[in-house]
Amino acid sequence: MDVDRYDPQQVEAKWAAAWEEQGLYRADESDTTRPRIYALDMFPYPSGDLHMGHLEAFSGGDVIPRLKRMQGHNVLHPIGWDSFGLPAENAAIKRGTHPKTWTYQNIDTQRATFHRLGISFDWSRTFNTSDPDYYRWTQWLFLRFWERGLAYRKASPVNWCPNDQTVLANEQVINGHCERCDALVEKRELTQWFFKITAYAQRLLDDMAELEGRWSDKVLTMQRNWIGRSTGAEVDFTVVETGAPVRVFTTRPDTLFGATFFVLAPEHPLAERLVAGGPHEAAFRAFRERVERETEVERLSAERDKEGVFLGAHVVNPVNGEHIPVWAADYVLTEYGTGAIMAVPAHDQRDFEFARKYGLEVRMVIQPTTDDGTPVPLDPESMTEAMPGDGRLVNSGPYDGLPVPEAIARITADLETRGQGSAAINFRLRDWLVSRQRYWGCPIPIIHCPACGEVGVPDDQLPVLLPEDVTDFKPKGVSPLATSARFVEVTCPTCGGPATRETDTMDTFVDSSWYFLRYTGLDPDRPFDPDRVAAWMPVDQYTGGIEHAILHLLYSRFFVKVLHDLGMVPFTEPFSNLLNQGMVVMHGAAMSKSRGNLVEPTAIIDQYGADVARLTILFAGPFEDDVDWADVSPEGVARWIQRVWRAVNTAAGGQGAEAAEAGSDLGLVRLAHRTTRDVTDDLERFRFNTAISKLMVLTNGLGEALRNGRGSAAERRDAASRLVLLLAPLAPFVTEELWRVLGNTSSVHLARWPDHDPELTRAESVTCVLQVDGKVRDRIEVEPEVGEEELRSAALASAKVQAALAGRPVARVVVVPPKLVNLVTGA
RNA sequence: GCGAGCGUGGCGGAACGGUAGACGCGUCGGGUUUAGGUCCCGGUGUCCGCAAGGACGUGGGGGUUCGACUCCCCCCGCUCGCACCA
Repeated sequence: MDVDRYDPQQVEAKWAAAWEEQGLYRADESDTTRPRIYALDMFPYPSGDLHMGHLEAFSGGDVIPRLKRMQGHNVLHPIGWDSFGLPAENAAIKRGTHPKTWTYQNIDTQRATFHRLGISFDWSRTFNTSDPDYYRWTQWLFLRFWERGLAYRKASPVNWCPNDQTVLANEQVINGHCERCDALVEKRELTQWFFKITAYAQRLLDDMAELEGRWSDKVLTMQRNWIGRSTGAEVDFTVVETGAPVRVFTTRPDTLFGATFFVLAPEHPLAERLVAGGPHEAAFRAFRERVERETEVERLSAERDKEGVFLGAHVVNPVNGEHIPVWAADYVLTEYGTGAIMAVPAHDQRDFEFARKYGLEVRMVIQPTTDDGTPVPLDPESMTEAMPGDGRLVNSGPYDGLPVPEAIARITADLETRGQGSAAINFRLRDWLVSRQRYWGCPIPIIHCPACGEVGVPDDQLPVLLPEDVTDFKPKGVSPLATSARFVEVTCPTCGGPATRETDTMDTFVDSSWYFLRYTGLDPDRPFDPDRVAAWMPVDQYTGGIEHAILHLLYSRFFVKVLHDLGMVPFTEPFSNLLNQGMVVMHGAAMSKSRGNLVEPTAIIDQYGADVARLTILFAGPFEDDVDWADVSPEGVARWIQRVWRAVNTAAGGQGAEAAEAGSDLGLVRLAHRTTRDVTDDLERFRFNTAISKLMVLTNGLGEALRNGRGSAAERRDAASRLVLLLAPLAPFVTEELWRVLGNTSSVHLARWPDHDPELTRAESVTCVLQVDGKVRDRIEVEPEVGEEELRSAALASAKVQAALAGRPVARVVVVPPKLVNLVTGA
């Protein structure tokens, strides 16, 4: 091996093969003494080769397991593939192949790139969610949910992607567009399978307390908003004309006396009944049809005018017996609350806009005040916007004068006493729609029997395999599975009569909601071994993109809570700590083939090697920040790795042209120890960019000592060893090779992480800043343990300080040994 | 509109309330080399100055402090998330 020039290609290939052969990174199930760490990266979808986002995520995700292994932990760091999904079908349609072919080819490609990158995976427990050995257990879990009523089928208006010809979960609709293909999503009334995640809304919210500080505030806030808990009251109104009750949900029961009209969602069943056969029927019908034709985006656009029609009916306000008109309007949503509201235009902006447009009464029931609390006269006519804030009640009969919070409590209690309402909590979260009309997914293990109804496929008949005889994967709105008679036509497991199989497949987010449990051991007889799960879970460090903030991360939390209730796992949260890497973009835009700005990790590896590829992306900036590849160059770290190579080789063997050793160099020793302390600290806090910069400083310091003939042979070797060990989690290949250069025979990745001597982390001397009135006027070198008095007199002795003082008396002296003296003059 | 975050050299970015700009890119100068590249050394926030030195400087304005990139208030700009949720 050339000591002047490091050749990554040859070295990396050698070690990648050796590590794999030795199973170097396997978790040890038999060892019960070492503390266990479960480090997990969000598994990839095999859409091609790994992209730059993967390079960043997996490079960062590999640091902690490598560090912890060296610190003596028993580490589980697994990998697999989230391999069901739509792109496989689209590729199959385009190429005329089977989705499976495309998927498994891509998995092979990605696996090879992972090996080249040298990520420390335990390859003995890898799997794909599209393997029958895996999806059998996805089906098994579905049946456990179904038995408990947590998986159910119902007809409801659902999100329909006209391009992909399948339904979508609410979480997969982004601003009214399909998450996958960006097509405008439509609403359709369909019978679909749901998971009852709403039953866990409160617990999903409550348990976030234990994730506080361990997950980013951003993700926690997003989940909190998505679950969207509101407290208030449900209040029963009565239709004057028919006597029928109609319920509303409100967060402001204190404003009940300000309700001047009543609004139903256009789809509310009562609306249809109220207008039937009357003079308003035609207008209402026309209105509703127009609303239904609108896409989600149009309807939800906040800028556009609210529209509605009067239904010719009235309701009785339960608090004051007033009759108020009933309207249907597009700003009231059928899915939220009860699909009906009491409108209080004076104190709700939406109601206000609607009232102004249609000339409806605005009545103030909260006393407005000036900034200093002085009441101002009520003047609803001149209002230009609603007044949603706090205050005391007016125009509210017996409740006048009460502050808002108290009024809410009192009015709610009184409604309850009279049987006209009750305190209520509402969530924005909807049940999770899990069925898909597509081929490449996990079949739902249900049989529809004309005599017995829905029947679960018995456990011993799992897995329900995807039919192999399906050839047309084009989306047609009905699952392609329905085209296989052999798949569909079955006998009922309960009565033996003719029956049909469910042909929808599951959302792929079901597959990924429990995969982390399966990695604890590929149990042939169960989804997972509870003892092993208890030993490894929850995941100590979960690394992945923030784009899953509410999809995968919410669903997985829900799954684990259900499994906890089923007695299958002893914990209620799957991921103790979450780390989200930023995005990798190019000139500010997402990288993509169509934009032509794609940079592929394999291209970087070909040119510079895997170590440099990993270091480059981690050095580019804080791990959680976005990286613009246009701003990044691997040249700097490539040069640095060459410097590391030469310095360690020289320190190890004395080869090379550098000067011979001289006496002891305490400065080098101290630098090595300080770097040990700081890099350990940085890595544990995921500050990879600053860890790398400190390792560069150590490399430069060692190189200088070698060139200038400073330091004993032992000191140089120690500094070189530390450099190699500290760099090992970031650049596994070159460090493995250098570890041998230093005379070791076993892997650096199983070597003990270095300690530092606190005594030796002290600097030899410190620069002390001398300030006059906060401005730096001089700098002096002092010993780290210099005394306060000594500093004070040194400062006053400085000619530059005296010049700056210009004879003015010193009123105060601030001394911060050993770093700073500030002389404050009067005034 | 609501919520969160961020504004530091030509660029990516460093800075427990205590030397602003670590480290790297780029660039300029020098050395090695037949040359190019590599490698090595040095300079590189702005302005004034031959220099010594000085003034200014972390989006803008105010405040707290002996001392503010850092803490507080207001404003401007950008990014992300949610967005008619009653």
